[in-house]
Amino acid sequence: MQLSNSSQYAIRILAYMADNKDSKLLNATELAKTLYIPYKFLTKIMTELVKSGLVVSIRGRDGGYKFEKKTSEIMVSDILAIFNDSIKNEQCVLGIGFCNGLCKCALHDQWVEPKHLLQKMFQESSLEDIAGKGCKI
Amino acid sequence: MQLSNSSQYAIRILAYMADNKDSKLLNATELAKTLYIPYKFLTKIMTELVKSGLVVSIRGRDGGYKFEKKTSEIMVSDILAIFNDSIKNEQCVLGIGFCNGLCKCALHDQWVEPKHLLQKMFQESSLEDIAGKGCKI
DNA sequence: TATAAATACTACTTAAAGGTAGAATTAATT
DNA sequence: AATTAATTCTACCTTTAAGTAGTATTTATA
Repeated sequence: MQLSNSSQYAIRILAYMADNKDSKLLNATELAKTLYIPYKFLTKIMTELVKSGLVVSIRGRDGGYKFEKKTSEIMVSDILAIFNDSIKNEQCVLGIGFCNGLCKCALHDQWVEPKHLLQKMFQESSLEDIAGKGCKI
Repeated sequence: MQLSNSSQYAIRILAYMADNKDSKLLNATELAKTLYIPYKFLTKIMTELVKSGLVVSIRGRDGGYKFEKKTSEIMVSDILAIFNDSIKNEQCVLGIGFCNGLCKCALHDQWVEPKHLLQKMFQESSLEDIAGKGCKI
């Protein structure tokens, strides 16, 4: 019952970037050091974020990363989607596959409310919202 | 954001057993067939359930499994504990390790309510409660 | 134009979860 | 005592997530 490491790292990275979005560019070495994320793993994640259009990268000397979109327009759920970590409506606690209309699992009804709360939390938290909140380590 | 397959299977198995607790014993072959769970994986799970005292096994011909405790006294949270799938208080969404008092992650506050709901759902659902509810496949 | 510092790409390794195979053990029945 | 049908044990295989290594590419600056 946890997000993948990739998702967790990505959210932390982007939240940190949102904290420091005044500084033009942030590079992988700095991000990895200050966030205690393995450098090579971080660059892999950053490339995903670039490909999905949340972030742009400037290559070459003095390069780094910055946001492509406004931080108020990037929701945590957008980040989860990139790493296949979204909570889907059809997904159930005892799903393994999925609960469908014909066959509701034993915890189907109990799951409805927590699921909605989780989805709400991810869909309604923008990077702007969580910037400055908490430490990012 | 999902329970392990072992936990999901275990809950489904035990819920099915609770549905049929009038029949003296249920054996692995039958359980595997009716619940579409790989036989060998199911027996592995059952052995865990026996070791943890939720279920007793009768070995040898005409053997099988039955509950050791009352179904009203077995909570879903007890099952999760066996497979290290419990939702711990200290565990946070962006935890990877854990959020501690000094360092609260960016989603720490948003996580409090869904976490409690999840814990509540697991701690307050007994096998008796969910028996007969939904199909078990 | 050479150098240095950055991202990107390809491929690999490691660790954990998920699942399988086969033999050993147990016990009722014939 | 032999057979059969059940659980249990030990060991292995497979798949996926997590993480690492090395090289190629890009670009500012001296």
